[in-house]
Amino acid sequence: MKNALNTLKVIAEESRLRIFMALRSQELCVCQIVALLGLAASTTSKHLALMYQAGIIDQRKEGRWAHYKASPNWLRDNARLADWLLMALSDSDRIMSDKIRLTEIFAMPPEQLCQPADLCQPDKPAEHRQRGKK
Amino acid sequence: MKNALNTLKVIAEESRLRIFMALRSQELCVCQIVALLGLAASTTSKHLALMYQAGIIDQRKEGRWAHYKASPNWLRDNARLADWLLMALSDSDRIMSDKIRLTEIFAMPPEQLCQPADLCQPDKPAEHRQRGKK
DNA sequence: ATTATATTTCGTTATATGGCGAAATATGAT
DNA sequence: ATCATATTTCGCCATATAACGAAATATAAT
Repeated sequence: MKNALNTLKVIAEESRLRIFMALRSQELCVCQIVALLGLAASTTSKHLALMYQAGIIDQRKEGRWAHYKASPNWLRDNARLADWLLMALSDSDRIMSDKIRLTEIFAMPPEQLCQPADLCQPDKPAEHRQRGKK
Repeated sequence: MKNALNTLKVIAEESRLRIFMALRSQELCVCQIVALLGLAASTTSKHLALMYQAGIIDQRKEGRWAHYKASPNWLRDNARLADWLLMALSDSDRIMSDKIRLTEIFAMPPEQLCQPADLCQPDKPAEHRQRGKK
């Protein structure tokens, strides 16, 4: 029970559900997920670590970037849960607007995504993200 | 998303998972569930109310007793999730010992289950009779 | 009516968890 | 080496929640 219960606790959270649905369709790096959720990088990283420890998502490190995607093994071993999630969530407003937002994120050049502050968060101005550049 | 998320939050808790697995097999009254979980009646009642509000379990009131069982409608509409739960939990130690404990609860003399003197028997609807008197 | 009992609601408390910013870590660039 | 940047870890705060007992509610029996 411990394992199944932990799986449920991990996915029973809005931000992590959004992450799961996004990573189901494609691999994303952390800065892209930060841009998608509109949460602090530290918060996002914590969510990803939880999901990774639960085996729900896979990690691929490439230089200083970390890429995550839904774990094929997990999807295979938990097909029924994954199918239920897809059915229950795919028509939700939040998930659909996330899909649209993702296409916008993909349309940005990678240099724009992680470096300038505001491009990561459309809704709120990123005033706490200052970065002393030249 | 709100609905699916709420469903997940409701079942992502150990006591409520145990309740769900027990109520999947048969209808039980609150005092039986209290005996199964070993929690305070007030705590148990709160869990049941949460699950009922989420549509996961049905309630049947009979006199001062309340009987609960897994909702057939919910099981039909969430078959994939229900199947995943069954697969992920049925071989868990906790759930298996709950099954054994349930047979003990069914075998209990009336004086032991519901406070000093009765048994909540879902078998015979109108059978809740006669407490502590000869 | 009064008493008994099953269940729920209320009030409180302790713990868990999500959020952030700052600091730490790791890697690439200069 | 030093600096810049992506990510993670840490420390703290606010809120959510699970637990209990006590009180309230509802029904059955007397």
